[in-house]
Amino acid sequence: MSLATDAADKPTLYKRIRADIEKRILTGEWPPGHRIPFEHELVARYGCSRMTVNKALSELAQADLIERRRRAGSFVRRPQHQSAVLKIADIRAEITALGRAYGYELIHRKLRAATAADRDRLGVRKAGKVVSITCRHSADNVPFAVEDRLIDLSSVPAAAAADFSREPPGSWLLHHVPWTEAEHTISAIVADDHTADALAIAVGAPCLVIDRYTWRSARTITAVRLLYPGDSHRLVARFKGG
Amino acid sequence: MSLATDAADKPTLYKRIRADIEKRILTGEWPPGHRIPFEHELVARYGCSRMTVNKALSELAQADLIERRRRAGSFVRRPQHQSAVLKIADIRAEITALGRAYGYELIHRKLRAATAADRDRLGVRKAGKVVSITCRHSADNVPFAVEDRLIDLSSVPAAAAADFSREPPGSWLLHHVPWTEAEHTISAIVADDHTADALAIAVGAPCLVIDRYTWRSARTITAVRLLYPGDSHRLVARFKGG
DNA sequence: TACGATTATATGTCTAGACATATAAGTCAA
DNA sequence: TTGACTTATATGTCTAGACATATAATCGTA
Repeated sequence: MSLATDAADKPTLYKRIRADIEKRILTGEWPPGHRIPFEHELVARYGCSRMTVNKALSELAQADLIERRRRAGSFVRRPQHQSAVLKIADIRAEITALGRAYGYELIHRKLRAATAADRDRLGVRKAGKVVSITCRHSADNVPFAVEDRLIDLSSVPAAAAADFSREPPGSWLLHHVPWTEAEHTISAIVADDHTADALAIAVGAPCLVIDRYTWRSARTITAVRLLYPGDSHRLVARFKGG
Repeated sequence: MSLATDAADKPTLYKRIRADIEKRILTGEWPPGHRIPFEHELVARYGCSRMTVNKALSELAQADLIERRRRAGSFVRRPQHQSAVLKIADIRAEITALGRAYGYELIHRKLRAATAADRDRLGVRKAGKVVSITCRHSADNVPFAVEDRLIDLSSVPAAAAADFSREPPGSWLLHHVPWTEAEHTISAIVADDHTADALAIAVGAPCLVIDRYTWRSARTITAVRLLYPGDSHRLVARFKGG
């Protein structure tokens, strides 16, 4: 085996190949649509086996940086501004990461038969029992977010017995429900009397709303609405270019 | 080679292995923290070579479904609710996808030397020229979003000569700047006089704000603020469980 | 008991082949 | 010119090995 290019291979070879190609795409040397070298050409350039360059190219394809077409070759993909990774952190983690004291307070908890509104919100047709929870998260004793949650007990029966007076329902679910899918909807509203009171802000002040709907294998688990003061809270989504 | 499990391998073997494991994680059969079989055990179970199961496990690790630790094994990771893929679609695409007529209108365009505020917004220190653009996107002639953008001409000199009267600056940049990274910040505000007028909404109505800052290889390209009527517009982020 | 050295082992990377398969490109007939 | 057929080729997947390396577990010593 030989190193056809430059320096010593501190990282592994396939990572270096991947980084080399990534760099050329990033700098624009290889613009969108450009055909990158065939595998056998890269094999010759780096003096390695095909499996090694294949691993590098496969990862680039998985990251949507390139597109691979049989018989045709591999091509640089057009950048997709529209896709970004949004980090909706666990609230406790978010607050402690800011170096502030996390506070949690259960405001309301009720177990009831699902109303029509509940079923609509959870996206289920059958009647069943639900737990409705309202709570507040605070940072250094200042209200940070209010949470209004509905848990489908037919999916998570254990939630009926759970004590949410000290542990937030979000973290409880994280520890008791195996793996989930979720959909987030972000919107803006102005605070009504009730919201303003809960968040200690003025009526008419802007609020950022995150509605999260969570399910597992087509089974509804929970629906939650998080309300943040809109002028102080910000969601940051960083687009990864690979 | 043999098939130790069930049916014929319509998809490829490593995909089947990956899907099998993914399923057990999803259903909760293998909860977070659970050690999944060692590579050599999977090799025995599926009757294939180690590289094949390694490929399956590597992809699961890349998708953050499992964590691999040398000498210890591979473990099911805790679900990460906080990470979601936010689709911030190109506005034109978003509107046409809704089956509505896309409209674009340039409100203001000015080429100027960067002011202190401009440099602050773009995150650059050196003085230089910028293009400032204000424009409006509409759906079926109803205001959909107003865009306020700053382009750094030292990074994108061609933008000085670009005509943004018909083509939105976002799509122009997409076609002229090779590959970019971006950071999005989402917040909520209430409409002031100016905003209310531009979006044809009431003063004090909620607005969703997306601030996008774009760069390439540590070079600033553009900063843009998009304002949407908060009660009608929604950002949807779907969390993929693998 | 606590700590440092040794060992066993699962993963990480890599090779030099192989056959499968989709498809771009060329060929030939209607 | 057009359509159907053939061929060449780049990628997709897979094998049966190999050595490297981080580290959990064990063992030995202070």
